[in-house]
Amino acid sequence: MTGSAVTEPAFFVLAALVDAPRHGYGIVGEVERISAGRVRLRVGTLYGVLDRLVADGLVEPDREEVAQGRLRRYYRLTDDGGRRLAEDAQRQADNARIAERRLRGWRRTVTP
Amino acid sequence: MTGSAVTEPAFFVLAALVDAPRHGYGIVGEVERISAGRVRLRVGTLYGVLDRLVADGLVEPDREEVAQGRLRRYYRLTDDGGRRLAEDAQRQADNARIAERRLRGWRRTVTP
DNA sequence: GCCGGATATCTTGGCTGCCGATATATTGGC
DNA sequence: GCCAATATATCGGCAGCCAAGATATCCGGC
Repeated sequence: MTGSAVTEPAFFVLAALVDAPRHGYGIVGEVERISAGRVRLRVGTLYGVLDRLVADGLVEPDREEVAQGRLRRYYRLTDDGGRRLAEDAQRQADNARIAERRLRGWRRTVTP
Repeated sequence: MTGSAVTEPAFFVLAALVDAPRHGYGIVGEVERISAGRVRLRVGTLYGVLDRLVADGLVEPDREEVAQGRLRRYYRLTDDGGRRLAEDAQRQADNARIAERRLRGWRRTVTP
């Protein structure tokens, strides 16, 4: 548990970059795909998240290319980024397990 | 999936109130206990979180009592609060599962 | 008798971070 | 010609976390 927790948008950016480098707009689509439409990254969020992840060494610039006359700036996951994602997945799994166990047999308690 | 996601401190406040009403300071201790020391609620965080949860109807004031000359203000989980906690546990479990599946067989991809 | 630590409440100010809005530019369909 | 989709980026408002400090009581040690 070396680093602090990553926010949910950042978590999904890391997850989107696991299998291949992607450019900003491609990340947005991949996040929506892997979350089954539940998480929609906003563009106003994306670039701030990317800058922070690069500054933290969790993601790094990959390459730039021009496709259909549009610039694409690709990013790739670093080793640290992969480790951080794994740590954070573990953290969230732990949180879920804690809440689920407590909720088992839950009934409302009201002081009379 | 009716409501929006709850933050991690708020998530643990809800989890701490599942089995019994608790007062602020007691919540801090219970959160640290159930998270095995991983999550330490700061007092500066706690009261803002409680106010928001009450405003959202996820938690409500229970009773006040004086123990050893110190005022204790108790809070209890509402039905909505219990449901929200369950939803959020599910959300985090989903997130963890998504990341874990993608990380299985992970290898670093670097564009040459 | 006094002092410090634990218990208990709450406020304030700063910083981080999300997101709606906006700007700019190109391609392709109608 | 116009609008939607693709693609980048910035800005300002607002939410929320947390360190710090204020206030007060009880208890144990000296």
